[in-house]
Amino acid sequence: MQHGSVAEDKVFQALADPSRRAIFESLARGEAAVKDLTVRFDISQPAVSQHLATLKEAGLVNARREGRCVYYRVEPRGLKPLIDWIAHYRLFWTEHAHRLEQLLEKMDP
Amino acid sequence: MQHGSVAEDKVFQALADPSRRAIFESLARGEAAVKDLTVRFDISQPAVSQHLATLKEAGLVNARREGRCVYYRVEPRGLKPLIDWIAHYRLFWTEHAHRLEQLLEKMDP
DNA sequence: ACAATTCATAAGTATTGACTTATATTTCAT
DNA sequence: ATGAAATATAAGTCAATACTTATGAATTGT
Repeated sequence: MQHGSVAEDKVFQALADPSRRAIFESLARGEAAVKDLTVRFDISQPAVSQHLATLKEAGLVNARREGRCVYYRVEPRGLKPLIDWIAHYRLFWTEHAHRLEQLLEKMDP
Repeated sequence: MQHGSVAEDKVFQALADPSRRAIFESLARGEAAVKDLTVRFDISQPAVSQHLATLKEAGLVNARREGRCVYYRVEPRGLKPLIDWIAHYRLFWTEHAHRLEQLLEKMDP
């Protein structure tokens, strides 16, 4: 049986959690330190750190230390496994009246 | 705090499990009955049915009864929440040397 | 009617996972 | 040097989940 890659597994699992997706989306609007994210979300600082560790392990974010703060930012290449996985089912999008143009409209503003 | 939709949650969570992704991928290669999938994977029939129920609840597959068999097939529109979510981060793909062409190459063979 | 096939559901279990509080580590300010 | 600030890690808890076996329900063939 053909299984997906480990990277694929990690990305899917990391993005499965709504809190983690929210953190990722927050970082997508700009770099942020852990303390900033802790303020934005109603979870404890350790919870934020753990989510960030999971996202980092999945290759979705990077960390940059600056003094006492650690700034996290989105790693664009991290979404590649997800893009690749979806691209694998492109046939369904062209064969079922879900035109590629619909996607392009979103991907190329 | 801006949260994603319920559909988005369900799709991400449904695809987070490797076994469930494998079942989805199997169905992507063609319609199949539960018994077929039970043969293909090393899990019990109830486990397969439960995974299919989760995929169906997430809108990723459809079921069609024919006699004693229930044939499942991929519902192409089911991937829309995932596509939309990724499209939301298109900026990262254009701003960081991950050209749109790379995606198109995969999406439009 | 009866038995076999196919699938779903119920119930139980064991693991994973998302949080918490507590604490250690690093860095900066005074 | 001492203390405050920022983060990571450890340890524990509770809920979600991915399986199992057992059983019920629907369909078909004889």
